[in-house]
Amino acid sequence: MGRKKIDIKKIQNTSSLQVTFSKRRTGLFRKASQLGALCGAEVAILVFSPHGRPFVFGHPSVDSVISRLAGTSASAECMHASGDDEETQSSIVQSNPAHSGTTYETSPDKESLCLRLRVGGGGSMGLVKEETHEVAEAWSGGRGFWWDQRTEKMKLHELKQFKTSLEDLRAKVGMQLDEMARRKLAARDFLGVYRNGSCG
Amino acid sequence: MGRKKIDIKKIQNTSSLQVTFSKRRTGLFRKASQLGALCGAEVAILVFSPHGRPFVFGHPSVDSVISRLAGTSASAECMHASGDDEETQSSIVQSNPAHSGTTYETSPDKESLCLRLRVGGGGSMGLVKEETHEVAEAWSGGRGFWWDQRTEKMKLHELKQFKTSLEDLRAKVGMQLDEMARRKLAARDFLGVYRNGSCG
DNA sequence: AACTATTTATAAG
DNA sequence: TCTTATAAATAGT
Repeated sequence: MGRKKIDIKKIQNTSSLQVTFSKRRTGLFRKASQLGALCGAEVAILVFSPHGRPFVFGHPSVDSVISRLAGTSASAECMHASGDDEETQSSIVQSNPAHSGTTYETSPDKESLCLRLRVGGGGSMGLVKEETHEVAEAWSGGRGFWWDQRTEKMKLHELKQFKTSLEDLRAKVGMQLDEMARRKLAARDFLGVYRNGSCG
Repeated sequence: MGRKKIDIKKIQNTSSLQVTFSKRRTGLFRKASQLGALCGAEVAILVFSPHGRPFVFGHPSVDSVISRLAGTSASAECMHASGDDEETQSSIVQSNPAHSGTTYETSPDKESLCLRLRVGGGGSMGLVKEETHEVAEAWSGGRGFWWDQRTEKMKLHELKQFKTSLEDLRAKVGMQLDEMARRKLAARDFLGVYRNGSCG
């Protein structure tokens, strides 16, 4: 989008790379902000500049979004970046759509789940309106599992098979749980980030 | 950017909200991908749709970026989203980029720092060339239930949640089965096959 | 899911 | 940084 079309490959010229990074990072954050405002979505973006300098964006906050994701055992629809973009080597992995955690609006261990960002500067600078996400509970509202819809359509024998699988699985999970408890692997969970939180 | 200018506030119309979310999320990911390719930056994006469905983007991967950020003692330049964007209430917190080293050094538990996304990849779909997402091959192209293989790697709280979920689901399936059995019996089971709707 | 009229983003300067 | 010509994104259809 400029005087000339460019192809999406690593910019060699150092100074223009810096300029481009800066502009595009800004643009990215702006887009994210709009997505949040327009759709009530929650968004977190983490970026490392080519020089390794970290930038983050969060709506309503990076912590909250990460925590929320952490509390989600569901798979996310995931897009892995490949080398370039334009030609879209990028893969879009459609995963098993979220099984809505019946709960976990608030993570079980909010403290420890928080990604501890040192957002240096005194808190004063930012307005950080920290809007309450009205959006948030739609999800916990319990639409249930992604497969809920599917079970309705299952034939009897499919259902039975499914049920058997569930029971087996549950048993397996139960045993694993026991095992873990026994070995005290309990220590960290999912996101397992920094031990003491006080994020915020 | 369209037929009309819109102001950046929550879209009310449900269907257009969905469409917009979808388009803009795609756009956002595309931008992120370009930023990565163009500048060699590392980027991770986490999004929750208004409905609470998680989407993630990572270059080279969500895990790696989060881990890196976690290991960074440096403050990130942080942007918290405010309500809207356009008028930019958005605050940009310039933090002290200074000391980039010691504090959060290497995480206490590097393993657990990783956000373990269960990216049940559709296997074939993605090229995912940057890194091997160990997780990705779950859900094996469709046959067999995606979750069968995955539980070994789950963390404790995840497992617990999963177990709960399974129990809920099983209950539901059980009820469905009952219901079906009842109907079948009543209808004299025109396929005559499945007899035992024992849903205990 | 396609199509455009417009608005935005941004590559060069 | 600021400006501007142009490429991209996208709102409404």
